[in-house]
Amino acid sequence: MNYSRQREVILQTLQSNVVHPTAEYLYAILKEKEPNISLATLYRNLNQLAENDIIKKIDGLESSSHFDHNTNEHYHFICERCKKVYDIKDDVAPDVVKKAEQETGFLIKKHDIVFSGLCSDCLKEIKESN
Amino acid sequence: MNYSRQREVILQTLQSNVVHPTAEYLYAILKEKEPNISLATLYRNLNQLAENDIIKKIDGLESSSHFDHNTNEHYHFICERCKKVYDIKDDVAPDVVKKAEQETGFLIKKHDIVFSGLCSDCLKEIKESN
DNA sequence: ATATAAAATAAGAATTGTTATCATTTTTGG
DNA sequence: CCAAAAATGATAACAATTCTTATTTTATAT
Repeated sequence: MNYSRQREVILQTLQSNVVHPTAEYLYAILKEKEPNISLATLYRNLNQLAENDIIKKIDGLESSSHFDHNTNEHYHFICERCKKVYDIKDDVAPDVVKKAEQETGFLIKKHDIVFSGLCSDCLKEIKESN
Repeated sequence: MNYSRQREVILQTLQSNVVHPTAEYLYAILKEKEPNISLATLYRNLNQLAENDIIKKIDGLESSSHFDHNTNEHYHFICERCKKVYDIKDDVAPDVVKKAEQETGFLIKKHDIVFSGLCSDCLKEIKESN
């Protein structure tokens, strides 16, 4: 990753400013310091910074929604290699809603935990190919 | 919600078939049973079914990504009324990764919990306006 | 310093996933 | 069986993001 003034400005804006902005919101602020900056540059850099763990991208970890006929409480794992979605039992995070409500005073109506990484099938295949 | 053959087929396909499909994937399968079905009908019904808690929609709970300079472990809450994003401390789900890895045998590299509902400010405003 | 290869840029076109519009058809309750 | 409400298919519109391309900037090795 080479240096660029634009990336510097993006990072500074993100670090010094509002928390959790969307790209659109950031773009509006950035325009003041860097009037010629392109939206593509912003997206390119945000993704790059996130890949290098300098910032964090908050999303569902995937572009399109998935639909699930199992309405019982459970969570999800998306394999970064085969893209399959697996169910994760909800006992991995007991009382998570109650705890979050107590800490914040918010009313929580929904929540989901999305894990990602490598599923056992892919782990196996990777091991075998080495 | 009135009956419709198309909705019936959508629900059956979702319930009998693959878990966690995307709309795109579902559409391809549906075309066989219901060749004239429209993509709009599919989306309309998926959202309707999800609203009535007959199926579940798995996504980041929001359309656009947010970016965060705080790379420490923490979770997020999105207020459905004011759309603000708040941090939630990670102690609401202790050892969640370790537990999920033990249950599944997967390698988990990332995870996030996204809560949604009403933040304290909005709860207050709602109460005051009544 | 200078040439050069690699990386980054701006601008806008293109793509993707999803929702809105609207004229037509289907469902339902009296 | 009829009117009102709901649902449909086709397609336009939309929002968020990524791709393309020609140009500029940065790092590197002389």
